[in-house]
Amino acid sequence: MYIDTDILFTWGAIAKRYQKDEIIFSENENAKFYYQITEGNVKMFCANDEGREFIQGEFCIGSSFGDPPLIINSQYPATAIALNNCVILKLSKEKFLTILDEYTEINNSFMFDLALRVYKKSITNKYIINQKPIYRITSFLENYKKEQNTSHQERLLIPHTRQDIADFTGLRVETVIRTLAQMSKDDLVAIINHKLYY
Amino acid sequence: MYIDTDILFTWGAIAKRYQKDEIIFSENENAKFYYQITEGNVKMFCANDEGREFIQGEFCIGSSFGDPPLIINSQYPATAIALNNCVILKLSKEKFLTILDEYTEINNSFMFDLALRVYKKSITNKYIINQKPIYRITSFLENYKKEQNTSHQERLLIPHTRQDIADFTGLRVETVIRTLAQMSKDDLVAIINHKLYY
DNA sequence: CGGTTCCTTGAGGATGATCAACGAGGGTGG
DNA sequence: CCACCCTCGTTGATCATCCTCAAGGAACCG
Repeated sequence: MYIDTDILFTWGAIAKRYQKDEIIFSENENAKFYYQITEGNVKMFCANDEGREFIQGEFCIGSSFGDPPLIINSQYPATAIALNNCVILKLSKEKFLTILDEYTEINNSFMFDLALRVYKKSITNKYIINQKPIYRITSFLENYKKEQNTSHQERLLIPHTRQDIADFTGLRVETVIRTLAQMSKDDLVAIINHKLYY
Repeated sequence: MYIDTDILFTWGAIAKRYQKDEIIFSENENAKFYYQITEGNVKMFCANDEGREFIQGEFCIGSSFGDPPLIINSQYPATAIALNNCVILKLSKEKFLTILDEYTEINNSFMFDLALRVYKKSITNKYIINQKPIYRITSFLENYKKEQNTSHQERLLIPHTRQDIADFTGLRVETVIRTLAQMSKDDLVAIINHKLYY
């Protein structure tokens, strides 16, 4: 989701800097602000009982995050931290809801965005829920590729560590490595100099 | 999601009967109608490569289903079939989108509904991704319980077969049975006469 | 260089899936 | 009312595979 920054500022948004690794909001905290990235990258994740991390999503410049709880007036289902030095626009929940009321365009594109997310999660679930590691990883890669609107001519560099992929898919690092090695043999991915291409 | 039936009829909705096991729409089909249940139950599921079934959701009287693809103008991610004899209101996509434009109230509640679904899937994912069957099953039970707004005084009968639970959680029937047996010992669920309570 | 962080490999163990039977309950028709 | 069938639940044995633990190597950066 993206809202024109002029509009955000008009309604009183503030740009705030976050250091690398700084927490933007925490799991179970009440949702009070609309956040939109001007600079940097943000990761949303939850830690489970065994201290293991599950990545809900990563967001980059121009994209908002943590909006659903604003709409349903609830807590954040995950923690958001800055992956590097970030500049993030913050707007109060009330103002954000007002914007949705005032601008039909924004309301529509927000609706579109939410519907898309439900849709994508349905697709992802299908592969993630059951299935062998290769399906989970492929689903992750496919999803990443779709988000970058590249020409599908060439293979795309995946800028994620093996650990990241493990945390996205709920697998262990070693399993990811071994599965990727096999996929490389089968020419489903390419691994050049330890870098992963899909 | 629920839209007042008077409004639906005013805009040209048609009530249609479906026999038990009849397919309402299929995976990968273009979304063309808004569907709202007047009578009966509907299951949405996808079949994976090995012919195994994964249940995306079950819906009952008063609830709509398959709406996100309408908004984003795409295909259905799953197949919908009637679990019993159903009466379902059908409204064309165009009319449905017009209703969203015309009625602010409905637009807002639809937005709420979508946000809630994203939120719930985030929560569910956190548990589902976790390997252990007990977490997956607990997540399913918790979710079911939340959907019924019962007083949390007593244990709730879960009207699903073991196979259903397996298809919801991506586990195998035998695993579900064994895990439930253990949970029963630990008093996390009750099993009386083969019936499951949570 | 020296320290991090990330990647890789191997061996062993835990656990969910698979396969094969059988049991239990509910409904139907004779 | 009983016999039958069909679906659902249950159990045990075996297998496959992912996780765990441990160790070491490669790349990157100050």
